[in-house]
Amino acid sequence: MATIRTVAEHAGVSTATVSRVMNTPQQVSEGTRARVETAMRELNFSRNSVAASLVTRRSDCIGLIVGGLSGAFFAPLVNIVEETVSAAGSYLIVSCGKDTPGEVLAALQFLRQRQCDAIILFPGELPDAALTALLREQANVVVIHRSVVGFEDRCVQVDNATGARLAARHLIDCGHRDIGVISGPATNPESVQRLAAFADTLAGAGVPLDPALVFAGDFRLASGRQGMAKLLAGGRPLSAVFCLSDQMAFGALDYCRSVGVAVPERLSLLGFDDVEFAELMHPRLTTVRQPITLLARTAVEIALRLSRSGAPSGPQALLTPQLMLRDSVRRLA
Amino acid sequence: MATIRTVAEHAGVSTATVSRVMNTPQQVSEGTRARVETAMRELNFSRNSVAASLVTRRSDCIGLIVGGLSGAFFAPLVNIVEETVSAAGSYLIVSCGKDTPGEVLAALQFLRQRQCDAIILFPGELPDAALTALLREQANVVVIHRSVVGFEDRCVQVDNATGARLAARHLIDCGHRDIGVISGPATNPESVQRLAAFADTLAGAGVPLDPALVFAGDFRLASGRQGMAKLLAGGRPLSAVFCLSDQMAFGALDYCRSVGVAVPERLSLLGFDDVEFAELMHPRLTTVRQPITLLARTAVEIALRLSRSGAPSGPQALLTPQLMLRDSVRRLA
DNA sequence: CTGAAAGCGCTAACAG
DNA sequence: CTGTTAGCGCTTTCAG
Repeated sequence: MATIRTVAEHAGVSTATVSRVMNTPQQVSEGTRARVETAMRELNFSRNSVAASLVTRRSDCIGLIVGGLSGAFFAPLVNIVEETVSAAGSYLIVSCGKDTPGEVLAALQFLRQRQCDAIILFPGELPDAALTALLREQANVVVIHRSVVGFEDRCVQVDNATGARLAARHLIDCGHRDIGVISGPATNPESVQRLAAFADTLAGAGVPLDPALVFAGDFRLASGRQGMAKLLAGGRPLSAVFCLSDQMAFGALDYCRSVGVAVPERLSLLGFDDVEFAELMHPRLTTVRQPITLLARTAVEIALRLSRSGAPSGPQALLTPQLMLRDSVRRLA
Repeated sequence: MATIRTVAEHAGVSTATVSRVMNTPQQVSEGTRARVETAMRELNFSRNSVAASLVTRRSDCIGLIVGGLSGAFFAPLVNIVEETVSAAGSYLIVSCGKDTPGEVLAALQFLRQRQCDAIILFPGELPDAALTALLREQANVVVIHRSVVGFEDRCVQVDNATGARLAARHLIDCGHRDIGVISGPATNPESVQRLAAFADTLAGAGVPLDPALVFAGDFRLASGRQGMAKLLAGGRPLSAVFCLSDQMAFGALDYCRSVGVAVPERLSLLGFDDVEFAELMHPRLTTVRQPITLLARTAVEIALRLSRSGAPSGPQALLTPQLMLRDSVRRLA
């Protein structure tokens, strides 16, 4: 394998010059540069970025840690992050499938050890306390989809409470009174926020949420099926179900279909996320849209800024969700 | 930032010993090891893997290059690859969104420069010639979803021809004669293989494929919509359409719904991939299943073997697809 | 079992 | 514009 030394000898220059040709070509005379470039080509030289990183302490890499990619939510997120990062001339290293706190921490360490310039973290179930500690000791981490007190300038989040309120109000407005929820895990702050705001709004409208009609899922498809089965089996009156992720709404819908419960005629369904497939379902899923693109872009911008100047400096990012009215919620007579 | 030198001084040992504690703890006496570990903890030491990679020329990283993650096909692939890699104690670096040959090549270079132990490549539109050259000069690359002559031991592929034949035969068996296709790009070898085998089988059954009923999409949702619009607008009799990806089938289905063409009553639809959502659609999509899990696992195994011993040595992997009979194809009277 | 010493391939002052 | 010279932080013989 050719190194810059071989190239330097071949071109009759010093290694410093070869390095300059790669990093600051303006500082090298045209003739020398040409000679060096020829030598590189002839020797089939490929720079060793690892060695470069060792001295510069930069890697031009942004790390991204996310949970299971299986759902329809993460894939576009990763995609947009990648696009944004590479438009800025950096590269993205993604660690996916990191769901448990242990895995997240391990991934974090891995990326740090690899000298990632900044890390974007989707914290999953990682408790707020751990997150706070982390943000305090590592300046180049930005958190996506959660807000940590005291570190708001390094967090990008969708306003979960507003989203949930939108959902609650819509169901109320449509005349629903017997309302169930398929939530996320009780340990998940997103889920907790949404559920609280949803219950609040309902209570405010004089329709307190029956705890027996709340099923804790895990945001994934299968738990939507389970949740719906449970709610339906409960025997209580039920005219609408709010699912805290589209993925679970799909599962719920599928279960309804399998047991012959017509949506929205007999049961209304409301999702959260607005993933691509929401619009392709039949009926098209009414859902609370998270601005995923904006979320991803903002996170990358903060990360990039962090990696360059060390300061986040962005405006505090609390993005506003939006209710997408489609066909899965029925207005009661 | 603490380095092994700081740790060594703190623990009163040499740097070599600190290194041994991390890499070959059996070679260090228990007492020394304990002292070193304490020092590490006290100094909040975090090893610099970049420096280690520089000397070992290994990184414990497997690279993965895939195209747009937007579809439902790549996400699970990436997920399974990640699981398999991390079960083997290595890490995964994914470069996604690499669609054009230029991007793929750049990603390849990036990963190589970062000393990835092996690279799994989804070649997308990269022509066979470029791929052959690549495999020849880089011993640690494995190709997923394509077979390159002379390098079969480093390729994992689904048998496209068999899959397409299954599809063709099923449509014929169901009495279809007016058959259209929404294919991938003409430059995409997967697409070409499937299309050829499909047309062959049809011709063999006395139902030659009308070239006017073939629309070249790009495997993505939107092109499925476009393709269906085009085919329907053509005015020729049409009772079934074979889509070379589920994603395009979803687009086609959505278009049909938007213009009131009932599937499968008036038009049958057949997909390729069997992504998770195929079963959630209404009607549930009949499709040719690619064994994605097996595909991913096999690729990782070869990659791992390559990175350890340098030899692929696996059996040649040509995986068999399977027809999933569901509700989107109708048997004609 | 432990230490000394020689790099891995590259960059970054500092001179010239 | 170009070369010299120190390392970056870690691993790895080779002795002891």
